[in-house]
Amino acid sequence: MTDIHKPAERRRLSMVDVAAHAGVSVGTVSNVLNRPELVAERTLRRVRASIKALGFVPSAPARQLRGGSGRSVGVLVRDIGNPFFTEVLPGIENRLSQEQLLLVLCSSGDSAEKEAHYLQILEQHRVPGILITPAGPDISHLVELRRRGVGMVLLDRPGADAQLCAVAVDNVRGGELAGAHLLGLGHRRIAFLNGPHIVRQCADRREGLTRAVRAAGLDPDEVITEVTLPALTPREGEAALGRLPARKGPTALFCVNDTVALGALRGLERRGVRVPHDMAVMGYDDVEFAELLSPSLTSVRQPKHQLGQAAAELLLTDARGDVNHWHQEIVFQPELMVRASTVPQ
Amino acid sequence: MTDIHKPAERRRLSMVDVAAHAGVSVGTVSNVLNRPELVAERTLRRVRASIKALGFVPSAPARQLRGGSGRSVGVLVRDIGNPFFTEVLPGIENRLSQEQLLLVLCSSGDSAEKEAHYLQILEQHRVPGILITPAGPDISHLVELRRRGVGMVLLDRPGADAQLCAVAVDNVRGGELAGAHLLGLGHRRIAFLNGPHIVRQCADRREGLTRAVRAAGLDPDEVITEVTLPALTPREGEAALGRLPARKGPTALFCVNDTVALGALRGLERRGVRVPHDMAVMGYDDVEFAELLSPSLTSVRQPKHQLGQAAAELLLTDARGDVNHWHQEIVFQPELMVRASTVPQ
DNA sequence: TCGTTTGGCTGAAACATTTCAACCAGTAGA
DNA sequence: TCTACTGGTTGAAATGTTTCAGCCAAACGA
Repeated sequence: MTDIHKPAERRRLSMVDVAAHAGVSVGTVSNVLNRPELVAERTLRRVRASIKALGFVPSAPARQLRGGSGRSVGVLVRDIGNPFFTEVLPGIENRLSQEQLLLVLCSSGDSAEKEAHYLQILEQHRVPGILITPAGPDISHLVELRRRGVGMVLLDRPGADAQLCAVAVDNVRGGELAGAHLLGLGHRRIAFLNGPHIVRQCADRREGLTRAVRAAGLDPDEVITEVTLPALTPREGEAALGRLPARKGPTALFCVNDTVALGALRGLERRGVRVPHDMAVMGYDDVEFAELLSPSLTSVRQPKHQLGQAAAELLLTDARGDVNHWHQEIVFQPELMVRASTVPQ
Repeated sequence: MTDIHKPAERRRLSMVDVAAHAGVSVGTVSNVLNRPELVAERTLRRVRASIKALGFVPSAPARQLRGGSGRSVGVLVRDIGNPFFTEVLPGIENRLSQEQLLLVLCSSGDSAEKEAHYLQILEQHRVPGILITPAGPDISHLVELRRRGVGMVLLDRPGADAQLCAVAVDNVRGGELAGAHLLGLGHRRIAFLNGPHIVRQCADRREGLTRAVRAAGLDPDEVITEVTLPALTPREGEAALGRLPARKGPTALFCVNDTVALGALRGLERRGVRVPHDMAVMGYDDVEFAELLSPSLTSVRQPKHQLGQAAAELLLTDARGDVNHWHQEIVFQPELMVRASTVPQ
């Protein structure tokens, strides 16, 4: 039985075929591909012609086998669906593509198991580095992985005692900016729609808000009413309105992110509360649509593109494994974006 | 000169080391990893212990070298920044992770060169398949690539004479739904804020709108005023308002996507036009925040998650290279989401 | 006691590259 | 004429797996 009926299963071309076609050794073909300056002009042309004629495509796996670590880095996020990550992604891609590196995208869905599984596969692939927003608070397995030679950078999370490189945005400062803005507008009763404090970002933003109040010479306990939401969704943002103190109610709402602010805005509109006249509202993150809501939403901008770019940059140096590079933490400064939801236009 | 000062550069472990440690041959180690049922219980335990003790991680490149095509598929989109793609991505990831496949994400930025470059790299990596939204109208290079054995599925684009597999959403039907909805509400002068007709989606949606008008027994030329925008951004959406006919102006606005609708809504608010009382507005895509605008935006939903999932599914069968599988085009039906921007609540 | 079978394991070939020592034919210098 | 280079090329080793034919010892049947 011949295999005529399976023409698709013919062996893929290798450098041997090219070498034979061009009447030259495989070593030379390799040189044409990787160090053309070592090859005579005539030979160069001939070999290149053969490559083109045969439609030869070199095998990345074989290259990598010989040459050590590969040319694709892992990006392991908690949830691809989260707009925050998708807005960080372009920055990463941008920097990586400059270095001819491929981006392998993995989503842990906040499951430590799935995260571990992906890390294992990435290590098997001998990626030079991994950019990760860990699912859980424990990062010892990441430190271990780094010790084994895989570059590792934490994304949007502090570097935990500087055991790892990290990029993050200063959330305390962000909270401070928001607080100062609202206080500056004369608000003296501020509700903070926050997530649970075990989430680092939430705790930090609260801390910043508190500082701003103190800096204004006021008592945080009197000024701030914190409402803790079970989830940071629009629905919860709207529901939280019902839990605000009835008398001596707040005149301003600071939401821990824009998604929550969205729900709050909607809820206020339904109740006929006018924003910002009766209630000022602000969010955090400055996601793409914040500016486009009506009223447009005052928010604290996180430089997401730069965040991604810097993370990729850091990963590159970490993966290169310079001896004098130990660990580094890049902290970005957030920026206040004042819009119609706090300041009447 | 010894290399004591470079402990990090020690050779990576291979199966040889494991074999030596366990006092067994490499073949057996391989069997432990891939066909444990062939190995005696005792040996199995011993080898596994060695693997753990040494911290051995098998090399994916070496495996692939021997075994043919790899375990990561390419996803090549026009622009990672586009919310449409980021909302399709989870569906793809979801399906791929079930098959233990890695997702390599590439963004062509609408450049044919960059697209070609990425395709080349992906082919070098011997990916079993590629999911792509091509940058240009010509897809002959993709057909060629498929002929060489790389699975290929077009995303959000018809399969061009069925030369390739494709998944898409029925845009004509979507336009029809939108038109019927507005006509049903009694609108007889509809402005269509559209993109250029060379973009397939734009032409199709217009076609659908026209059909709806005809179906209602009306003259499309009288009912529809089409305004062509140079770019599908909120800014242009707002600017387009200035180009609407002054007298006998439209009573409804159909925007070719939600981003444009956003700009239109904002512009109308600035002019004091009340939505939907003075002007009904609807968008297309039903992106995440459409529901959360005020007023919430009526839109035509594209099943993005399913789109991604189906695309991945199709890619899997295409990559498997079943002989009896030729080409297939999956077309999803859009769904009308009626909200406050067209129907007073 | 002598084949025969069988479960386990081994050793080597194959996969497609890169890299490097060695080689070869000229050319230049002594 | 001999030696020393030099630019170009070669051939083979090395990389870490998988797979497969073959081998060995133990069990089994007669």
